[in-house]
Amino acid sequence: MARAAAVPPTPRPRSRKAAAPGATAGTAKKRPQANPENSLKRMLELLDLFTPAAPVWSAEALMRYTGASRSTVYRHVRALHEAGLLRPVASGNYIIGPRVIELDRQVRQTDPLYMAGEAPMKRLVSATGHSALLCALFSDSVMCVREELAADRPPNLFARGQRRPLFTGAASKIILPYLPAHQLRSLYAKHKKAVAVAGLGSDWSQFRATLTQIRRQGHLVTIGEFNPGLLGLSAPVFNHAGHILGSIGISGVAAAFRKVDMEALVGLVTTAAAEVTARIGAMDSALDLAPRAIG
Amino acid sequence: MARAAAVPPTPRPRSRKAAAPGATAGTAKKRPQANPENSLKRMLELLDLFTPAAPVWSAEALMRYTGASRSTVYRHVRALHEAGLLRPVASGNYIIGPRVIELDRQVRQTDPLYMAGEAPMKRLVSATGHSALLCALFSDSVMCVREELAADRPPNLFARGQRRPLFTGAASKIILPYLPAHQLRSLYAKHKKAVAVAGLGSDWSQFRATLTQIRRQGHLVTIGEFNPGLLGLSAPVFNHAGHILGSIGISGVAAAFRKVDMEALVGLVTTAAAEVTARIGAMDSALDLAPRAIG
DNA sequence: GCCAATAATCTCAAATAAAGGGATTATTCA
DNA sequence: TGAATAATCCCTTTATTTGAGATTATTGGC
Repeated sequence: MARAAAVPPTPRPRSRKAAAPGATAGTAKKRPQANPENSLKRMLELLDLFTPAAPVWSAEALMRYTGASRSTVYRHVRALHEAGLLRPVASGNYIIGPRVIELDRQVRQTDPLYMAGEAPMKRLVSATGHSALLCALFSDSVMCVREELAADRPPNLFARGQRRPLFTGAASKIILPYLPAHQLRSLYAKHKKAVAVAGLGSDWSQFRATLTQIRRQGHLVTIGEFNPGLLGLSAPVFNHAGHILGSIGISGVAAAFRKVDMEALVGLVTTAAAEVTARIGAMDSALDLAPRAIG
Repeated sequence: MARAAAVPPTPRPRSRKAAAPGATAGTAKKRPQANPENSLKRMLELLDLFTPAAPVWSAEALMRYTGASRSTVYRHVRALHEAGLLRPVASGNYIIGPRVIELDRQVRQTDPLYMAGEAPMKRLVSATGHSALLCALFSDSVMCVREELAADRPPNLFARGQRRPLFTGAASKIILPYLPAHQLRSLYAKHKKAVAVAGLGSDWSQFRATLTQIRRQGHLVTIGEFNPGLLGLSAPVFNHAGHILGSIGISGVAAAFRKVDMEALVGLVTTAAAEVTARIGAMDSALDLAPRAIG
């Protein structure tokens, strides 16, 4: 497991100290420029530095990387530590803390989408013999929020807690045609290239045409878009108001899917999707996931 | 699922507005007293309001409950939302967000204690036929961080993400005798009553004597201290430096444990504990869980 | 597709609390 | 016990949070 210091998960533009371009440094040393962002955000951004690739950070490393002072880093780290979100390990290092485990349990006990998925997913697994995945739209990406594994699952399935781009794989692609137009337009502007690479169209009208076709089908099958040889079959899940929330589907080794069975599998998956949608719609309206949240 | 507003999970003393005692109110209305706590802490404390009993909070309810202004609450909520820690649901309500699921996955992939537990726990389950639990000390309580369930598990086992007081149940009690003296003393001062109720002694010297005896045994069996009819058998887990980290054990319906088997089970559990300790000791020293963190 | 109701953001002055730098105090390990 | 390292404290300067109300989005009902 890699120690953090040297290899930050993603380059960080802002740096209070280091920002000054060499020549003019020296005099304008302290507080080079007022930072309009708030300290809450800065503190929470520390959490984002703890990634699977760099799960261990020392206070020193955080100082170097963020450019904040010793006092500031220790203050932020202490706040996160007191909240249980960070956990000190040996010699001044920190990792993600146990409060996360507790919060995750709460998600499993109370999240409407997660709960609505339980019964339909279990039925899906026993009816199809394949593993079921429940995915949710999450800020320009798709996150797997629940998995019900079949006996013969392959080892590299899309797993709970993983995120994927919105343009690759059945679980993602089936969501696109149901996004509100304005969101789709801004997504396309941001990810034009990814859309083309994903084979969804090389210009806006092609993209729209592809999505219309997907929408007409109501489900989607992809093979090997993430893991070679894995097949995914997904259908969309909506909230009470008919807004897209995510998708439900099955996945497994492509060779294990017989062509003649596909039609039946499509029926089972779309039925499961309808069930999840219905179960969410039947919940306390305060829990109905808000479309406002998306994007 | 209960909407939050009315029933806060735990009464909150501080309230900027409401604090002023009726009579003298009116004039000293705004900012009755400077609040020495920092805003980072205040923001993170919002997270603690989201409990299984009250998983849904509206901005209005947060305002009423914390006494903070509309602007402040919305600012804090927005920061938490942008970090993915909160998720908006219908009509101005919020629940715990999906980032937690992602962070939990990271814990499962990188946490030293969690990872060290895998193999020994699986061996324990197959050797004993009972479910295995791995627990960690977490600020005056014990949290279950990993569970490996046996086929015949009862439904109400101590589960991943749950916390319990430090004085009840085998998984907790076995930790006590290994705590550093100063911490034990402060714990006793704080929880004198709980210690007595738990049958650990009605004064300090009795308490110490009980702990010494537990330590001499090196393991602990309890029956029905949390869930009637459930038996727990636990042994302590240490870090490289020999400081206590938590415990590992098995649990199940008491009737399923035959008295003649207990000696063998004790051996298997203490062996598993030694294995976890060894595996943690063998890790990159930066990951060795720091005793400084505890308490 | 319009309008009322509600949610969320913005504006701005006042004042609190964050930031730095350096010294100081814990803790750890030899 | 003592050197080395980690974490906190102190204190002044400012930047930033805060609160109250107005304003602007967004939603849901006709």
